[in-house]
Amino acid sequence: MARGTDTRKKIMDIAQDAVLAKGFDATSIEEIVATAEITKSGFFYHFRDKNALAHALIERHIIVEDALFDDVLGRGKELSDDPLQAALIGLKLLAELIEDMPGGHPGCIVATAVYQDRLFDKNVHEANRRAVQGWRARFLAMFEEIAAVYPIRDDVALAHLADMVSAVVEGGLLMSRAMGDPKITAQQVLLMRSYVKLLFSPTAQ
Amino acid sequence: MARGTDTRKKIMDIAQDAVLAKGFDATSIEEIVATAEITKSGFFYHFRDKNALAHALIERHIIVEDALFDDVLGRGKELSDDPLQAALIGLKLLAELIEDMPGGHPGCIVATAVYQDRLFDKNVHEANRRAVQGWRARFLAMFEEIAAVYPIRDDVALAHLADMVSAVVEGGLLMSRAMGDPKITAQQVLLMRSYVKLLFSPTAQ
DNA sequence: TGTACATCAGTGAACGCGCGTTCACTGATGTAC
DNA sequence: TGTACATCAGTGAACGCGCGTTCACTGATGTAC
Repeated sequence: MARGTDTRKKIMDIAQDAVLAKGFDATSIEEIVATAEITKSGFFYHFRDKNALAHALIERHIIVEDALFDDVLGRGKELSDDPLQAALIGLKLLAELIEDMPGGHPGCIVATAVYQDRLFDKNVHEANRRAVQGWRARFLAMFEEIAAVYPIRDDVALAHLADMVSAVVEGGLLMSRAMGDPKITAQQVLLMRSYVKLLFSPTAQ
Repeated sequence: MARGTDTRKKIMDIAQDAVLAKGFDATSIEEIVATAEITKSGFFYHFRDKNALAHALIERHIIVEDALFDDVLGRGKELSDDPLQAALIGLKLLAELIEDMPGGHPGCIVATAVYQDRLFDKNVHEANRRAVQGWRARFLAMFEEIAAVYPIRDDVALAHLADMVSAVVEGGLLMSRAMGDPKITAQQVLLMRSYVKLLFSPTAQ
């Protein structure tokens, strides 16, 4: 596109891979620019400092992930008019999507940032909060649509249930990494789906 | 106790607080020894290098957490002979324990290590795997006892269900930190409990 | 009980290197008139 | 259409500091005889 835009994107792509693999502190600007084949000063033309890179990565991550969720839950709604069925299809598709990623889902930029508080300034923390809050709002809306039609079979808050989708995905990614088993995250999403099914199905079977 | 033992413990306590707050890379030996009021060389008398500190922290964390789980699930078994009821009580107690921690649960050392792969050598990674595998074995045994008595109401693998307990706790801790809301982890454990209840209760109600 | 030696639990100073950041400069592209 | 200037997308060299690690040494405690 516009001149220079590709270099910025290149830096972010390389940085994202490295950050997911090793964490933020362990990813040096020197190593990023070496891979990108520019000089260190070139990096600082595109990002004021390392913090600005973190912020940009999180911001982009939120957008990409939102599009992914929109896609998967949207397809669920296309395939069924019933809000419960649509959600169950959406969660199934999400599990398949995660499972089909080559080498497993690479992990979550938000998670790496959450577990490395320092370095980051208020902007980064705020972006993190917005990301998690966005997930909550999205899944809360989904569960409210279901609850408007089906009675709930246990006394649980829909907001907590919405958080559980994110928690299960993030927890699954962490366990995948710890165990070196890329299948765990998808398995966990399917268990979440099973819970939703039992919780709202009139005759759970 | 023995001379020197308290200094080693002091180093580990200070380091653990700092690591949970900021991550491993961001926690410098200089800062640890300043708080512990010893010199840097004093640190290197107790730990060969920074990696040895990481290993020791994880090893200790596993022991402490195992004791905690033993306690909570053991009390569940004391309070009910029925394996399902015992598990439900145990999960409730776990949620309460997490909720009652001042300022919320501080987080999980294993998680910080998982998200910062570099720095750490094979020993640390191996310790991490052992930790996660230990949780899996523990909860798998719990669910197998239940499944021996109660039919399961959905087609899910007990091993995945066992992993879900860990995933929900780790995911909950992550969301707690991201949102600055210490209550989230306990809420998520209670949702896990609700799922177990629905999954095994003959007449879910 | 006293002496000799060994181990424990550190001290203090130095080193070297990687890393983030700065700053003056530069060729290529775009824009005004 | 040509010229003057501005902006874009970087380069190259230097700096300084924090951080992990090493090494020679030391006083206090424990152990053998």
